[in-house]
Amino acid sequence: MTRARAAVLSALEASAEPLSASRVVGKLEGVCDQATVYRALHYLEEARLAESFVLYCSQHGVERYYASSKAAHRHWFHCESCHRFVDLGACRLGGLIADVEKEMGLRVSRHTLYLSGICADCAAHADCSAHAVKAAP
Amino acid sequence: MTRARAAVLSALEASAEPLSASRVVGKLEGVCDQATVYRALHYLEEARLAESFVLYCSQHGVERYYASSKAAHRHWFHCESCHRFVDLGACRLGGLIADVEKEMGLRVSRHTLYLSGICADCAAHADCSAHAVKAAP
DNA sequence: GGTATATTTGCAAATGATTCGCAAATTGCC
DNA sequence: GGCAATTTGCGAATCATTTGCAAATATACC
Ligand SMILES: [Mn+2]
Ligand SMILES: [Mn+2]
Ligand SMILES: [Zn+2]
Ligand SMILES: [Zn+2]
Repeated sequence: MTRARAAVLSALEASAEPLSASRVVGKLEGVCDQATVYRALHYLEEARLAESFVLYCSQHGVERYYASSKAAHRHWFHCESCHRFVDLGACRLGGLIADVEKEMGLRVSRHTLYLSGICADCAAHADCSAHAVKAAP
Repeated sequence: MTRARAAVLSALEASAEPLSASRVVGKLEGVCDQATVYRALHYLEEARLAESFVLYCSQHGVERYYASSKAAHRHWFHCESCHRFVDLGACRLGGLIADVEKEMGLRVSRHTLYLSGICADCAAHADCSAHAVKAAP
Protein backbone atom coordinates (compact mmCIF):
# COMPACT_ATOMS: atom_id res chain seq x y z
CA MET A 1 0.00 0.00 0.00
CA THR A 2 1.73 3.15 -1.20
CA ARG A 3 1.34 6.59 0.35
CA ALA A 4 -1.02 7.83 -2.38
CA ARG A 5 -3.24 4.77 -2.24
CA ALA A 6 -3.42 4.96 1.54
CA ALA A 7 -4.40 8.62 1.31
CA VAL A 8 -7.20 7.85 -1.13
CA LEU A 9 -8.44 4.97 0.99
CA SER A 10 -8.55 7.06 4.15
CA ALA A 11 -10.44 9.78 2.31
CA LEU A 12 -13.06 7.16 1.46
CA GLU A 13 -13.08 5.73 4.98
CA ALA A 14 -13.45 9.16 6.53
CA SER A 15 -16.59 9.85 4.55
CA ALA A 16 -20.08 8.88 5.66
CA GLU A 17 -21.22 8.66 2.06
CA PRO A 18 -19.77 7.64 -1.29
CA LEU A 19 -17.47 10.19 -2.91
CA SER A 20 -17.10 11.05 -6.55
CA ALA A 21 -13.58 10.87 -7.92
CA SER A 22 -13.52 14.62 -8.34
CA ARG A 23 -14.36 15.14 -4.67
CA VAL A 24 -11.54 12.82 -3.68
CA VAL A 25 -9.25 14.81 -5.95
CA GLY A 26 -10.42 17.95 -4.17
CA LYS A 27 -9.79 16.51 -0.71
CA LEU A 28 -6.29 15.42 -1.71
CA GLU A 29 -5.30 18.70 -3.32
CA GLY A 30 -1.56 19.08 -2.85
CA VAL A 31 -1.24 15.50 -1.60
CA CYS A 32 -1.34 13.75 -4.92
CA ASP A 33 -2.23 14.31 -8.52
CA GLN A 34 -5.64 13.67 -10.01
CA ALA A 35 -4.30 10.96 -12.31
CA THR A 36 -2.92 9.23 -9.26
CA VAL A 37 -6.27 9.49 -7.51
CA TYR A 38 -8.04 7.84 -10.42
CA ARG A 39 -5.40 5.14 -10.63
CA ALA A 40 -5.58 4.56 -6.88
CA LEU A 41 -9.38 4.26 -6.98
CA HIS A 42 -9.09 1.61 -9.67
CA TYR A 43 -6.45 -0.18 -7.70
CA LEU A 44 -8.52 -0.12 -4.50
CA GLU A 45 -11.57 -1.44 -6.26
CA GLU A 46 -9.58 -4.21 -7.91
CA ALA A 47 -8.13 -5.08 -4.52
CA ARG A 48 -11.68 -5.19 -3.07
CA LEU A 49 -10.83 -2.41 -0.63
CA ALA A 50 -13.38 -0.12 -2.24
CA GLU A 51 -16.55 -0.38 -4.29
CA SER A 52 -18.00 1.91 -6.89
CA PHE A 53 -21.21 2.54 -8.73
CA VAL A 54 -22.11 4.91 -11.50
CA LEU A 55 -25.00 7.24 -10.83
CA TYR A 56 -26.87 9.61 -13.08
CA CYS A 57 -28.40 12.66 -11.51
CA SER A 58 -29.77 15.50 -13.57
CA GLN A 59 -27.79 18.05 -11.59
CA HIS A 60 -24.44 16.27 -11.51
CA GLY A 61 -24.70 14.24 -14.67
CA VAL A 62 -23.01 10.87 -14.82
CA GLU A 63 -20.48 10.33 -12.06
CA ARG A 64 -18.83 7.32 -10.55
CA TYR A 65 -18.96 7.18 -6.74
CA TYR A 66 -16.60 5.25 -4.51
CA ALA A 67 -16.95 3.92 -0.98
CA SER A 68 -14.57 2.00 1.24
CA SER A 69 -15.35 -1.71 1.64
CA LYS A 70 -14.61 -1.45 5.34
CA ALA A 71 -18.28 -1.93 6.22
CA ALA A 72 -20.44 -4.68 4.75
CA HIS A 73 -21.51 -4.31 1.15
CA ARG A 74 -24.43 -1.92 1.03
CA HIS A 75 -26.56 0.30 -1.20
CA TRP A 76 -27.52 3.95 -1.17
CA PHE A 77 -30.38 6.30 -1.79
CA HIS A 78 -29.56 9.55 -3.56
CA CYS A 79 -31.69 12.60 -2.81
CA GLU A 80 -32.36 14.55 -5.97
CA SER A 81 -33.02 17.66 -3.95
CA CYS A 82 -30.12 17.95 -1.50
CA HIS A 83 -27.86 15.49 -3.35
CA ARG A 84 -26.83 13.68 -0.22
CA PHE A 85 -26.73 9.90 0.06
CA VAL A 86 -28.72 7.91 2.59
CA ASP A 87 -27.25 4.61 3.71
CA LEU A 88 -29.75 1.83 3.14
CA GLY A 89 -27.84 -0.66 5.25
CA ALA A 90 -26.49 -4.06 4.33
CA CYS A 91 -27.45 -5.45 0.95
CA ARG A 92 -30.75 -7.33 0.86
CA LEU A 93 -30.42 -8.71 -2.65
CA GLY A 94 -28.81 -12.03 -1.83
CA GLY A 95 -31.98 -14.05 -2.29
CA LEU A 96 -33.04 -12.31 -5.45
CA ILE A 97 -29.63 -12.77 -7.02
CA ALA A 98 -29.46 -16.45 -6.08
CA ASP A 99 -32.91 -16.94 -7.64
CA VAL A 100 -31.90 -15.28 -10.87
CA GLU A 101 -28.66 -17.24 -11.07
CA LYS A 102 -30.55 -20.50 -10.72
CA GLU A 103 -33.43 -19.55 -13.04
CA MET A 104 -31.30 -18.25 -15.88
CA GLY A 105 -27.99 -20.03 -15.47
CA LEU A 106 -26.06 -16.83 -14.91
CA ARG A 107 -22.94 -16.36 -12.86
CA VAL A 108 -23.41 -13.03 -11.11
CA SER A 109 -20.18 -11.50 -9.89
CA ARG A 110 -21.23 -7.91 -9.26
CA HIS A 111 -24.42 -5.94 -8.88
CA THR A 112 -25.35 -2.31 -8.68
CA LEU A 113 -28.46 -0.94 -7.01
CA TYR A 114 -29.34 2.53 -5.99
CA LEU A 115 -32.56 4.35 -5.32
CA SER A 116 -33.25 7.99 -5.88
CA GLY A 117 -35.97 10.43 -4.97
CA ILE A 118 -36.55 12.82 -2.06
CA CYS A 119 -35.07 12.21 1.36
CA ALA A 120 -36.99 12.55 4.62
CA ASP A 121 -35.40 15.91 5.44
CA CYS A 122 -36.23 17.41 2.09
CA ALA A 123 -39.75 16.03 2.14
CA ALA A 124 -40.28 17.64 5.55
CA HIS A 125 -39.32 21.10 4.36
CA ALA A 126 -41.89 22.72 2.18
CA ASP A 127 -39.16 24.99 0.93
CA CYS A 128 -36.74 22.31 -0.09
CA SER A 129 -34.47 24.50 -2.17
CA ALA A 130 -33.41 26.69 0.76
CA HIS A 131 -32.54 23.54 2.67
CA ALA A 132 -30.67 22.19 -0.30
CA VAL A 133 -28.41 25.21 -0.41
CA LYS A 134 -27.27 24.74 3.16
CA ALA A 135 -26.74 21.00 2.75
CA ALA A 136 -23.58 19.16 1.84
CA PRO A 137 -22.10 17.78 -1.42
CA MET B 1 -43.99 13.25 -31.53
CA THR B 2 -41.61 14.57 -34.14
CA ARG B 3 -39.98 12.52 -36.87
CA ALA B 4 -36.61 12.36 -35.10
CA ARG B 5 -38.09 11.35 -31.77
CA ALA B 6 -40.19 8.67 -33.42
CA ALA B 7 -37.11 7.32 -35.17
CA VAL B 8 -35.20 7.11 -31.92
CA LEU B 9 -38.11 5.44 -30.16
CA SER B 10 -38.49 2.80 -32.85
CA ALA B 11 -34.79 2.07 -32.73
CA LEU B 12 -35.21 1.34 -29.03
CA GLU B 13 -38.37 -0.69 -29.58
CA ALA B 14 -36.75 -2.74 -32.32
CA SER B 15 -33.94 -3.82 -30.04
CA ALA B 16 -34.10 -6.85 -27.76
CA GLU B 17 -31.67 -5.23 -25.37
CA PRO B 18 -30.84 -1.75 -24.11
CA LEU B 19 -28.84 0.42 -26.48
CA SER B 20 -26.15 2.91 -25.73
CA ALA B 21 -26.67 6.38 -27.11
CA SER B 22 -23.77 5.89 -29.47
CA ARG B 23 -25.35 2.75 -30.92
CA VAL B 24 -28.60 4.60 -31.49
CA VAL B 25 -26.60 7.32 -33.22
CA GLY B 26 -25.04 4.62 -35.39
CA LYS B 27 -28.40 3.08 -36.32
CA LEU B 28 -29.79 6.48 -37.26
CA GLU B 29 -26.82 7.54 -39.35
CA GLY B 30 -28.14 9.81 -42.07
CA VAL B 31 -31.56 9.98 -40.41
CA CYS B 32 -30.75 12.50 -37.74
CA ASP B 33 -27.85 14.14 -36.02
CA GLN B 34 -26.19 12.85 -32.87
CA ALA B 35 -27.17 15.93 -30.88
CA THR B 36 -30.75 15.26 -31.89
CA VAL B 37 -30.47 11.64 -30.78
CA TYR B 38 -29.25 12.69 -27.37
CA ARG B 39 -31.98 15.30 -27.08
CA ALA B 40 -34.59 12.78 -28.19
CA LEU B 41 -33.43 10.22 -25.65
CA HIS B 42 -33.78 12.79 -22.90
CA TYR B 43 -37.18 13.75 -24.14
CA LEU B 44 -38.34 10.13 -24.32
CA GLU B 45 -37.14 9.40 -20.83
CA GLU B 46 -38.80 12.53 -19.47
CA ALA B 47 -42.01 11.48 -21.23
CA ARG B 48 -41.72 8.02 -19.64
CA LEU B 49 -41.52 6.40 -23.08
CA ALA B 50 -38.02 5.14 -22.37
CA GLU B 51 -35.85 4.30 -19.40
CA SER B 52 -32.13 4.49 -18.93
CA PHE B 53 -29.44 3.29 -16.59
CA VAL B 54 -25.75 3.97 -16.44
CA LEU B 55 -23.49 0.94 -16.53
CA TYR B 56 -19.80 0.58 -16.02
CA CYS B 57 -18.05 -2.24 -17.79
CA SER B 58 -14.29 -2.49 -17.95
CA GLN B 59 -14.35 -2.95 -21.71
CA HIS B 60 -16.84 -0.24 -22.61
CA GLY B 61 -16.26 2.14 -19.72
CA VAL B 62 -19.17 4.19 -18.48
CA GLU B 63 -22.11 4.31 -20.83
CA ARG B 64 -25.76 5.15 -20.46
CA TYR B 65 -28.13 2.55 -21.92
CA TYR B 66 -31.68 3.18 -23.03
CA ALA B 67 -34.66 0.87 -23.46
CA SER B 68 -38.20 1.51 -24.57
CA SER B 69 -40.80 1.50 -21.80
CA LYS B 70 -43.15 -0.50 -24.03
CA ALA B 71 -42.76 -3.58 -21.86
CA ALA B 72 -43.06 -3.54 -18.07
CA HIS B 73 -40.24 -1.96 -16.11
CA ARG B 74 -37.42 -4.50 -15.89
CA HIS B 75 -33.75 -5.05 -15.11
CA TRP B 76 -30.83 -6.56 -16.98
CA PHE B 77 -27.79 -8.71 -16.55
CA HIS B 78 -24.70 -7.65 -18.45
CA CYS B 79 -22.25 -10.36 -19.51
CA GLU B 80 -18.70 -9.15 -19.05
CA SER B 81 -17.48 -11.66 -21.59
CA CYS B 82 -19.79 -11.29 -24.61
CA HIS B 83 -21.19 -7.91 -23.55
CA ARG B 84 -24.76 -8.86 -24.30
CA PHE B 85 -27.63 -8.12 -21.96
CA VAL B 86 -29.91 -10.79 -20.51
CA ASP B 87 -33.45 -9.75 -19.68
CA LEU B 88 -34.20 -10.55 -16.05
CA GLY B 89 -37.93 -10.03 -16.47
CA ALA B 90 -40.25 -7.70 -14.63
CA CYS B 91 -38.84 -5.83 -11.66
CA ARG B 92 -38.98 -7.71 -8.36
CA LEU B 93 -37.93 -4.84 -6.14
CA GLY B 94 -41.36 -3.50 -5.26
CA GLY B 95 -41.43 -4.99 -1.78
CA LEU B 96 -37.88 -4.02 -0.93
CA ILE B 97 -38.45 -0.45 -2.05
CA ALA B 98 -41.69 -0.15 -0.11
CA ASP B 99 -39.89 -1.43 3.00
CA VAL B 100 -37.10 1.07 2.66
CA GLU B 101 -39.51 3.94 2.07
CA LYS B 102 -41.36 3.08 5.24
CA GLU B 103 -38.29 2.37 7.37
CA MET B 104 -36.38 5.47 6.41
CA GLY B 105 -39.04 7.95 5.41
CA LEU B 106 -37.76 8.25 1.86
CA ARG B 107 -39.78 9.00 -1.24
CA VAL B 108 -38.29 6.76 -3.92
CA SER B 109 -39.08 7.89 -7.43
CA ARG B 110 -36.54 5.94 -9.45
CA HIS B 111 -34.26 2.98 -8.97
CA THR B 112 -31.46 1.38 -10.89
CA LEU B 113 -30.42 -2.24 -10.65
CA TYR B 114 -28.28 -4.32 -12.85
CA LEU B 115 -26.27 -7.46 -12.39
CA SER B 116 -23.10 -8.41 -14.17
CA GLY B 117 -20.97 -11.49 -14.53
CA ILE B 118 -20.84 -14.37 -17.01
CA CYS B 119 -23.89 -15.44 -18.99
CA ALA B 120 -24.98 -19.06 -19.44
CA ASP B 121 -23.64 -19.21 -23.01
CA CYS B 122 -20.23 -17.90 -22.06
CA ALA B 123 -20.04 -20.15 -19.02
CA ALA B 124 -20.79 -23.16 -21.23
CA HIS B 125 -17.96 -22.43 -23.64
CA ALA B 126 -14.56 -23.19 -22.22
CA ASP B 127 -13.19 -20.90 -24.89
CA CYS B 128 -15.29 -17.90 -24.16
CA SER B 129 -13.27 -15.41 -26.20
CA ALA B 130 -13.96 -17.17 -29.53
CA HIS B 131 -17.66 -17.02 -28.71
CA ALA B 132 -17.39 -13.42 -27.69
CA VAL B 133 -15.99 -12.44 -31.07
CA LYS B 134 -19.00 -13.82 -32.93
CA ALA B 135 -21.49 -12.28 -30.54
CA ALA B 136 -23.17 -8.95 -30.76
CA PRO B 137 -22.51 -5.49 -29.15
C1' DG C 1 23.37 -0.82 3.11
C1' DG C 2 23.71 -0.82 -1.87
C1' DT C 3 22.40 -1.81 -6.35
C1' DA C 4 19.38 -3.53 -10.01
C1' DT C 5 14.51 -4.15 -11.33
C1' DA C 6 9.66 -3.37 -11.13
C1' DT C 7 6.06 -0.33 -9.92
C1' DT C 8 4.06 4.10 -9.09
C1' DT C 9 3.69 9.03 -9.63
C1' DG C 10 3.27 13.85 -11.66
C1' DC C 11 2.51 16.51 -15.43
C1' DA C 12 0.47 17.81 -19.56
C1' DA C 13 -1.96 16.47 -23.40
C1' DA C 14 -5.45 13.23 -25.42
C1' DT C 15 -9.83 10.93 -25.31
C1' DG C 16 -14.66 10.05 -25.70
C1' DA C 17 -19.27 10.66 -24.33
C1' DT C 18 -22.33 14.25 -23.89
C1' DT C 19 -23.82 19.10 -24.27
C1' DC C 20 -24.33 23.83 -26.15
C1' DG C 21 -25.05 28.11 -29.16
C1' DC C 22 -27.24 29.64 -32.89
C1' DA C 23 -29.30 29.96 -37.45
C1' DA C 24 -32.36 27.19 -40.38
C1' DA C 25 -36.18 23.96 -40.60
C1' DT C 26 -40.23 21.90 -38.72
C1' DT C 27 -44.27 21.74 -35.90
C1' DG C 28 -48.78 23.04 -33.81
C1' DC C 29 -52.39 26.35 -34.01
C1' DC C 30 -55.70 30.08 -35.83
C1' DG D 1 -51.60 29.70 -45.42
C1' DG D 2 -49.35 32.46 -41.99
C1' DC D 3 -46.97 32.81 -37.40
C1' DA D 4 -45.11 31.91 -32.97
C1' DA D 5 -43.10 28.15 -30.53
C1' DT D 6 -40.38 24.22 -30.70
C1' DT D 7 -37.00 21.25 -32.72
C1' DT D 8 -33.04 20.23 -35.62
C1' DG D 9 -28.20 20.24 -37.68
C1' DC D 10 -23.78 21.60 -37.39
C1' DG D 11 -19.63 22.62 -35.20
C1' DA D 12 -17.36 23.74 -31.25
C1' DA D 13 -17.13 23.35 -26.23
C1' DT D 14 -17.31 20.61 -21.84
C1' DC D 15 -16.27 17.50 -18.43
C1' DA D 16 -14.90 13.25 -16.37
C1' DT D 17 -11.55 10.15 -17.17
C1' DT D 18 -7.35 8.21 -19.33
C1' DT D 19 -2.74 8.02 -21.25
C1' DG D 20 2.43 8.62 -22.56
C1' DC D 21 6.55 9.33 -20.68
C1' DA D 22 10.31 10.69 -17.71
C1' DA D 23 11.29 11.08 -12.82
C1' DA D 24 10.59 9.16 -8.26
C1' DT D 25 9.67 5.38 -5.30
C1' DA D 26 9.19 0.72 -3.82
C1' DT D 27 10.80 -4.09 -3.85
C1' DA D 28 14.07 -7.88 -4.51
C1' DC D 29 18.46 -9.55 -3.93
C1' DC D 30 23.24 -9.43 -2.63
MN1 LIG E 1 -26.65 14.49 -7.24
MN1 LIG F 1 -19.94 -4.21 -21.93
ZN1 LIG G 1 -32.65 15.64 0.54
ZN1 LIG H 1 -21.81 -13.93 -22.41
